[in-house]
Amino acid sequence: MPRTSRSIPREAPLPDAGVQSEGFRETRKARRGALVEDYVELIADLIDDGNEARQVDIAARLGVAQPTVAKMLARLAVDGLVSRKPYRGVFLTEAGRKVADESRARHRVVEDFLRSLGVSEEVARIDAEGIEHHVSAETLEAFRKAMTRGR
Amino acid sequence: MPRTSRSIPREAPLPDAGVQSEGFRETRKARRGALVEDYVELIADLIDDGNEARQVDIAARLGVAQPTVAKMLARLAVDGLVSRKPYRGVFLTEAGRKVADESRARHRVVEDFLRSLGVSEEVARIDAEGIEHHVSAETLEAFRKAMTRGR
DNA sequence: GAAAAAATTGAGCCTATGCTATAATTCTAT
DNA sequence: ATAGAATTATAGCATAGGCTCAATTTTTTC
Repeated sequence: MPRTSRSIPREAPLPDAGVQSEGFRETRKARRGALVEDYVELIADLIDDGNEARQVDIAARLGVAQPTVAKMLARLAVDGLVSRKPYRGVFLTEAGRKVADESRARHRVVEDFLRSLGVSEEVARIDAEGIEHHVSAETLEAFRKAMTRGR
Repeated sequence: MPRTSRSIPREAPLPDAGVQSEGFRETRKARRGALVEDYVELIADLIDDGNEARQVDIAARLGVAQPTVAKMLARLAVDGLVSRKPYRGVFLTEAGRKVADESRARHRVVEDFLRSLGVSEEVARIDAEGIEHHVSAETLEAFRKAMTRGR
């Protein structure tokens, strides 16, 4: 198929293959870490809200089945991010708390930034959930500055 | 021991569980679609750049092994997004071209927007790669407007 | 036109993330 | 104190997306 006239043209040449593949590798890595961050962040939210972080609650909020949560918690425990007292709730370790805090800080900045651009509350919440895991320190700082300037 | 404050319906810093789980469901859906978009977008880039989109090229640029690409292309063909002429490269179907165009349009806006905030070229490229798949139409429009205003 | 190089295909394996169904355990209420 | 409800644990299955290794096919080169 020849170049279609209807297609959106690229405005820059393709990046060097080595550079591009490194970028994709980083993106895939971020995607793998995203779910872990979702769990840890949610557990922190539940605990800080004064509740136990039970498997059923986590499952209900993530929209997955409880055995799925059980399996992931086992992995998070192996990774040293949570500790579990059987039939009690889940708790964050020091490392887990650190991950949660960082993740939450990023999340808050991203969501606030979207809101500051006029994005509706509901959409900002959903988009921020996906975006936060792909925002580097540099971009996060740019978001912060943009909000300050806009004030 | 009674169930902690779970039964006490105080103010809710946490979103409603049903609302939150729906958000997570959407986010997971976006994550699943992200890889497909990466492939289709890259294939469009290669073709429009005047090259063949061969498995080896795609593999080199995505940073994965060639059989991994072969498997994914088989899936994309089943999904009706690409057609393959063995040893001749991969081509986009009408549907594939549509997905590629939309994906590229989003990608370009996101990357340009990050650049407009002062994010470095390299970081903007990597972050945009991850972010683009989680940007709704509403947020995309907000990005566009913000760039216009800033000009 | 045959040998070498390159590309594709296929088999088989692994891990991650989801599911259902069922068993075991703990909690709650009578 | 115990039956029933709630919660967690366990087993088994499925799909997606990675990998390596080896076989096949096409292209290139001499």
